[in-house]
Amino acid sequence: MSTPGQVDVALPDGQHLWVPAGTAAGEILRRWNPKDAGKYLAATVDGRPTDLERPVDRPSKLAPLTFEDRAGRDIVQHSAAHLVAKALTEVVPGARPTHGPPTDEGFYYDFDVRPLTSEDLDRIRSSVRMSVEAREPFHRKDVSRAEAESMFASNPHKLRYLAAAKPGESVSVYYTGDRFVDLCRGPHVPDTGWLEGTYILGHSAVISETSPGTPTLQRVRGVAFPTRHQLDEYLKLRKEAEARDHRILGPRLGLFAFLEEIPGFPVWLPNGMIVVHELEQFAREGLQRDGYVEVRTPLMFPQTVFEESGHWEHYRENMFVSTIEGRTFGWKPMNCPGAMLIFRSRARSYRELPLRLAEFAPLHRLEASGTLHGLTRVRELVQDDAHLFVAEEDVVPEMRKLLEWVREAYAIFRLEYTYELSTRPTGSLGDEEGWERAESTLEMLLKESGVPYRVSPGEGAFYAPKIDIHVRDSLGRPWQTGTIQLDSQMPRRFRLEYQGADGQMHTPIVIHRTILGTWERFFGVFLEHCAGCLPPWLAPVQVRIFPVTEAQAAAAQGYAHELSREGLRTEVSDTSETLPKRIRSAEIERIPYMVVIGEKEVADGSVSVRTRGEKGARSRSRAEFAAHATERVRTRAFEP
RNA sequence: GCCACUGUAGCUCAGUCGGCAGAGCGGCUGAUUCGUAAUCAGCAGGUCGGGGGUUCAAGUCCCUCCAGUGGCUCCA
Repeated sequence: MSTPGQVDVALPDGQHLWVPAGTAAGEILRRWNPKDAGKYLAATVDGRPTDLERPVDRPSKLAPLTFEDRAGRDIVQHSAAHLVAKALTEVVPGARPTHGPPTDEGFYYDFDVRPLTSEDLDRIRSSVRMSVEAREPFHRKDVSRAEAESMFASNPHKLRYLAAAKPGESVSVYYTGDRFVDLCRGPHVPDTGWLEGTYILGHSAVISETSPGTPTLQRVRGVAFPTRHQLDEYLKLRKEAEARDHRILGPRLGLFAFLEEIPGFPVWLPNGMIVVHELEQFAREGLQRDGYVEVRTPLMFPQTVFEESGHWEHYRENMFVSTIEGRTFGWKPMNCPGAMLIFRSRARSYRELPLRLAEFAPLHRLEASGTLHGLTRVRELVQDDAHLFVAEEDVVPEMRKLLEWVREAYAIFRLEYTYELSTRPTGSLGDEEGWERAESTLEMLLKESGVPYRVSPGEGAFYAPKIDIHVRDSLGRPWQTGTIQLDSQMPRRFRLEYQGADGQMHTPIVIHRTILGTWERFFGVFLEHCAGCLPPWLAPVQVRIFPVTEAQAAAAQGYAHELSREGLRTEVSDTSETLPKRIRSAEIERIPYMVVIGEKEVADGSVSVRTRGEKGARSRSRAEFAAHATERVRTRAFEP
């Protein structure tokens, strides 16, 4: 029943409230659900986020936003960014805020300001704390463009944003307390009391997105929660994640090392080589199954080959280059040129297709020094790489097989991944039509796979669009691992051809693909994922046997030989340390199976098996344990 | 490559105002023969990241180079 001056508001549970036009959204929500109203930090009106204080003046659908909603969480982050901007402009007078969006992790705010010091940050932190305690309100004010221009006359960045806004678009500013005002669309939380759990993660310089002439900006990064308690929980999780850092775990477990003399070139230690060999074995089983052959081509090629492939023009700044006897060679950053030369080395028939050439060769990429990062960003790497030379009609079935391979492989490592479709970059090889066809094929396959994906326009390789696989490290930073690229440019540049059933010559399509990506990056991320507890099939030592006293040493050695014959990597720990000490060391070394042999076990032919991470032990027959362990290894089980 | 920060024993860290370089773990040696996350004792181990400067005197202050960390840019 409509009364003049009243509007109909539809709420999420289907209820309708008739309220006087102009009632604040927050007030309506409080009336609707007084019990939970304290959790509401903003609202959506017809799906659009808005402040609680904004009046509802026409019939609408109204819903609350809490910190649990992604949109609500983003509002908290963005409000905290304003709070940091307020604090920073107080601490460093003359600082010019630019923009401060929420991110997947938290928020940042970029400032046009002198480089910040740690003292600045301390003062910003205490200013933030004071604002939170004072519960300063956020207030919106709609202004005319001219008003906004005069308010921000001293800040060229804000003026630029204003100039970029569409002519008809309304402009709003937000006050934080009564002294700080920022150009912003909003919405915001009602007051700074909502930002109790605001934490500054760090600061850094960022290269301005606009013209190269503009000075570097200073970015302050942070994360915000409505309560101190939620922040403490987050910091606890973060600390645990830091303890899983592969750069700490790897050297500690004897897997790999980083040496000051050879930055960017990781060293695989004996334990790490066992892992690399297991990963290669795993990859080779797939090659065998899907009809690949393995090849090996040189680590360097003359400049002319890279000119032919296009690397010299498009990738040279990332290549190591050597001059030998006056001839210039490039250290290969990818395996594709070698694969192209093999295909071209003799006449090819359609009967040979798809020709699938795999190559696990070391590659060199001259990554900028500031980007090196443990195993996940290195200058020498090995990919589980292959190039598939296929006829046009075989592209889709081959691609389907690859996506299925990815699904199976990542399931074994229990890694969650997303796909990214990267399309034609500027300055790429070839014609637009070929790219578009390849891109739409890839997108069709991605939709079919059901795995979440996003599109990154212009991020493709210089020769092909690609599907990249992304996984996250323990701190949530995304890394690209595998990649599948659909390339019709490079075969053309190398003038590849095969004779078809029709007697005509045809140019094949090349699929460049890696499944796990590189051993280095993949293993770095995986080590963090499993927190150093490698699955039994990857563990450098799978079984360690502990005689309780010297009297059982011979029995322990005998059983160790037995297990070794079964293919289990087994060793005996018979040092003069106490059993608890030896067990502790094995736990720290993350050895999956610990087998204790004492007087009792020698007497009855049993073993006492302790599984990594589990308290206590269970008695098994020797044959029983051997069968269990070999089965777990054979099936590549994730846990012992 | 850019900005900020960090660098003391193999590892984690202490080292005050510029005044003799330390601890725990790990390593080695010896004793101990032990039942599922640390037995005891002794010993060795340092160009305080490298180089330069200031000073009677530098781990400590200044400059510079190297490496690392967090971001940016770039990319598996």
